Amino acid sequence: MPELPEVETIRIGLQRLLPGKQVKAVWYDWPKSFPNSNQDVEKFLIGAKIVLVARRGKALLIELDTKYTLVIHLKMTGQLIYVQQTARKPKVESQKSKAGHIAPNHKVRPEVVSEVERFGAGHPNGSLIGKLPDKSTRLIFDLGDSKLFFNDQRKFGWVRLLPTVEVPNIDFFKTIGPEPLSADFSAADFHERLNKRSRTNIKAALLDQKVIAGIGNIYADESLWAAEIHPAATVGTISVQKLDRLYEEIRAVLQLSIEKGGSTDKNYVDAEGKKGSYLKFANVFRRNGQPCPRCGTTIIKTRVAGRGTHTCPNCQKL
DNA sequence: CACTTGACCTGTCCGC
DNA sequence: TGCGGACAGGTCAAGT
Repeated sequence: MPELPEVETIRIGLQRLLPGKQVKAVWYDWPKSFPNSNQDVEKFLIGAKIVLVARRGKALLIELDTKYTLVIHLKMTGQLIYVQQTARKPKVESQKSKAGHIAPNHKVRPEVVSEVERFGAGHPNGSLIGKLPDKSTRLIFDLGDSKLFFNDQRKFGWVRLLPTVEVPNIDFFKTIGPEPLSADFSAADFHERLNKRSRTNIKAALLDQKVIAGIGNIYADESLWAAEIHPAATVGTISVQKLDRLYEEIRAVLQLSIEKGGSTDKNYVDAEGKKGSYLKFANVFRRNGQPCPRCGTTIIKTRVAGRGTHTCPNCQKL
């Protein structure tokens, strides 16, 4: 689900809300979502204060004053939602677990103590979520006066507690490409990195986090449409001028989406449970059957690099 | 080595 | 209404 603009929107929200908060307790029920030893959790997480919330690619980094960092990847359906506690009568929730899905250290899901609707009320983008925890809640950080919920319907996402100095060495960060919005990232860098994938198609190359960090299916389709490049075009056959334009369009598309609070298709919400509005401004993504905003030709959906792909057959020729 | 496919999960939607 | 299959915003490991 979340790509760079969505993760950045969450980061901005959490950076405003979390620094200075102390982790009082942690609850979780799905070890793959949080594969840390109880010993490390006790020693380096419980009692730790949050110093800073950062982002690298599609991953969030919550730095603690114990020299440990929580690394979080939301994958397709992850959410990270902050809720201020309100005095409210706890309600007992029935506990049903499906066979085969009971983790060894499964704990009883806590009582419902929070609700998030009030964050959405009156907000132009509305709210997607109701009472928390819900059945997709995998992890809860108790911050005393507030809670941070990690929800993940499909269970692909993860949270890992690591020594801060080890973070750059984990597989996910070892080979990750540059930040597309960084001032250090030039069109020349972009060309050089694409040259290493010159025989594959441009969409697969953009989705490859080693080439450039943070682009996913939505922004790959949007930036290729903006640069008038066919997603299935072989990288090596695309002109330098076109690649320069793609470089500019990637940055423009990502920047605009951050300004709009990201894209909400199904699950995505920001740190306060609010939807993003970028998809209202999207030109091709999920717009198959509608006219291309540039030429009026009907947008089509095909499959490129194993992913649903939206193109204008007139503007984006192979 | 470069590249593609399947696996990880749950939920939803569509056709029969 | 039920059931099977395809599909969904991401990344790995395993395969060719």
